[in-house]
Amino acid sequence: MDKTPSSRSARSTTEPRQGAQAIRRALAVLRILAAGRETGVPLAEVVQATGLTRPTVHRIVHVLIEEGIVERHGKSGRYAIGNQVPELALARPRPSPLLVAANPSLRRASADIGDTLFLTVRTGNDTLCVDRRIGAYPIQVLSIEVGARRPLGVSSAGVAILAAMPAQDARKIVAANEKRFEAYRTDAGTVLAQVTAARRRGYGMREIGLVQGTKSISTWIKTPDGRPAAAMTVSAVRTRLGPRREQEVVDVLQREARAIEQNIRSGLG
Amino acid sequence: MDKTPSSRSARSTTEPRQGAQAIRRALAVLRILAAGRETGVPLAEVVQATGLTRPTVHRIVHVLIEEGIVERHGKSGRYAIGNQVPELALARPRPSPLLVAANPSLRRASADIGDTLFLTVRTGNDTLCVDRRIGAYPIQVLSIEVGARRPLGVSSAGVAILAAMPAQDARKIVAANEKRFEAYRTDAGTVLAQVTAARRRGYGMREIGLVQGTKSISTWIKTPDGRPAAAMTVSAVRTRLGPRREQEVVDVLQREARAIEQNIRSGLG
DNA sequence: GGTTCTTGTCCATATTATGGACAAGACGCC
DNA sequence: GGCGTCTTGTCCATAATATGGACAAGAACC
Repeated sequence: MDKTPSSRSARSTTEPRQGAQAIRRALAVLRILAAGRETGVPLAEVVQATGLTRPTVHRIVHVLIEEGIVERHGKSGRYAIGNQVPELALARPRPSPLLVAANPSLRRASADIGDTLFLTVRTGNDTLCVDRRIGAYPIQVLSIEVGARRPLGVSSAGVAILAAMPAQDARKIVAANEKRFEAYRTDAGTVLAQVTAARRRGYGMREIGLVQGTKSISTWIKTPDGRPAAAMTVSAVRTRLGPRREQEVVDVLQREARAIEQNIRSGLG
Repeated sequence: MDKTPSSRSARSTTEPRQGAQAIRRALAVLRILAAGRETGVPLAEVVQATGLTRPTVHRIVHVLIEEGIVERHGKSGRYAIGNQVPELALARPRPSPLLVAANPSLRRASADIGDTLFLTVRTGNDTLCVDRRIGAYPIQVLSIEVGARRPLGVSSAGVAILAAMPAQDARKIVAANEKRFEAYRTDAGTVLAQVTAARRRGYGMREIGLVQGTKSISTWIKTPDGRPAAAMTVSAVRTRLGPRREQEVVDVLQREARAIEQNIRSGLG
């Protein structure tokens, strides 16, 4: 479609290091594959999402296969993250500081609310679900699993995180994700409107969740330097989140979000 | 030292895809950084281990920092695997098949032997410790932790894995790791001699462990296609592993190694 | 204030990655 | 079977990219 190199050269204030186009492209490919989880992603979709040409993606993906970073699923021919990635990840100490800092709050909030609770971090231009707690209420929204990765803006958590950052930065991210929105049946304009609404409201919300009949509410969690690092989300069947209960849920979420921020600051995380 | 490009071009039968030198180099750098765990690795050491030039490594490392794949430790200036790597790893289902297949055997063997037990996999030219069980005996060798990564050949597990593959392949790996051996005070010749001895003996052994006064014994575990995928290792203070006990330990390890192979074949893993 | 480490940067150059065009399968439809 | 329409895979001339020698700038030590 549009393979404008201008979008690449339209760099902002901080000058990015050059002489590594290929490496950056390979990482872009990897991040798209990560969004495909175990199922994987067909080549064409990687091409579409990255805006690279097919020969280039093909070459990158196959080199990564040779290196064990990417795997190809036998029957479907889809590409997915390979087993060397978790192996590399073992180099880092296991429990992430955020997870430690958030753990007590997630437990409390889950007990108070009773619906499914998600902790979602920002990673680059994506959201990544890193924790999920199932509540006591018999109907639970379990569609999103730990490891789920989506472009910032398509989920209530993503909207919340965008709403918590300077409008300028949010716009930049939305623009960067534009090519990927189409797969989620949305577009940059819609996302930006939702972000503005969330900013005004003080929390993120989606009346129509990515799953039919569900509703989600998200609060943002900022690092000490004021930038949003994560979101805490409640998802439930829509009927369970009327106006009154919405406010209750928001109160709990915001209380716990502040508690997590406090934990991070005090180095508990 | 010798920056011979011939060692790069001396390819074997399977023709490697080209047009991605930079990506391969970036991955080589990443694997060296992974061996440095949390502590990280100074730039010079990456240069030495990869055989790349300093400007090249510098450029690669800094691009990876911009991308969040690598981190730089404040005070020391050392480079280490960044937090985006575990994030990418979340795309894969959590417990590795091998770990599942090996779990009961590790428990049994640990109970029978009482000394520290390690499960180590091969990943490329490295060994990677993926599980560790602490035994009942009061003195335990805990030097190696889950996530520890070393060039194939320097540990008893690495020697065992090399011994279990065709001599030709083992030689190729040893040659590829040559630059890195020096940091472990060994060399290709010594390693190859140990591999030959292990092959004859039927298991890997190190009288002088990487830690002073310890001794290690390793058996290999093969995948159904006959290639070694992992090793099971017992480490203990040397005095505890005299000839008689060595044979006992070997018997247990080999029994459980076969059990694990059986589990893998029957799809339990 | 020199000496010897380390890491960081520049830039002309040739090597490398690029992508347009074409090929080869796979699947469904008539 | 033949034909259209998917998908993925490959080639190779070319431009753009990554390369590394040489030089610079700190940091630590004496």
